[in-house]
Amino acid sequence: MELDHTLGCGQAFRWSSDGCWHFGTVCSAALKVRLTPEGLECRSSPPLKAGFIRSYFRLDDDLDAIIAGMTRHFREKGDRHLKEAVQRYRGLRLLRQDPWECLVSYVTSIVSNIPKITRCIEKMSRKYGTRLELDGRETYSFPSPEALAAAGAQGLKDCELGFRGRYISELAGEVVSRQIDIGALRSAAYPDARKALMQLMGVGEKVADCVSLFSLDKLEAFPVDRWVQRVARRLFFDDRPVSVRIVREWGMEKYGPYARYAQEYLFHYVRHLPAESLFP
DNA sequence: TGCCAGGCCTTCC
DNA sequence: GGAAGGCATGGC
Repeated sequence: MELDHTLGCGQAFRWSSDGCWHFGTVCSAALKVRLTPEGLECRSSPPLKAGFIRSYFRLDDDLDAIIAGMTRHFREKGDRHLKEAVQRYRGLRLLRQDPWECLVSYVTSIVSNIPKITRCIEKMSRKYGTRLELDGRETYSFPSPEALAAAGAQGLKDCELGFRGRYISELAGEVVSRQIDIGALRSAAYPDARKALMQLMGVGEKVADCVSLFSLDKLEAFPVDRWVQRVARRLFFDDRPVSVRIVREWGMEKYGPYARYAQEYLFHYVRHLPAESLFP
């Protein structure tokens, strides 16, 4: 595992690093992790349940086998972009995030950018979460659905959320009043989980796919945002105009069982390419 | 100053 | 059911 790639690739928004430790807030715990010759070292407050870290970092995913599968794929299909992405970011793992936090985070991400998303989430947590401390470092838990429902649209707008404040307020209200358990969708089939998510305010195809991929174990999901759409058009569709739906179906078909990892490696790869190499 | 950003909702046809 | 327009805010 490579922690810089895994925690810095933009799939989760509550991690930072001092070059030695990675500091994060996950659900209701402050934690810090680092890699040592003995493996993954983790400290947390309050102490996490046994197996949490294993689940969060998806340590049950056989990354070597997945990379071998993607390697086979790009050799057979001549996909040089996936090849370079895998070579450059080897060790990037998907995370298994908390579904509620993931859902709100990706509604926050609508027409935004990673620094701003990070700021909004920190403000929301500071205002509506509970205080945590680990080795003198202060942080705040991610707010519960009840806390965000009670916050109201204006309270959330004040967290730099803009029009997303209303989405999140109504979304939280729906989850509380209908007693929806987002995590229960883990046991649903991907199309059913996706459909259920899209019934919620502020959740369209892209957000539903991100939540499916990053928190609900939906292996087939291939989220298509502006970056993926633009890059797919540029690199794989000879600059022909192509809809989100077409790119999504193309990605799911093209990468099959590796869609989830292929998408994340490609996304991280293209975000770090110089602009002129993509759009000369 | 004006454009753009990890889309979605609403309206209109 | 598909195509436009509007949406808050900050960065560049």
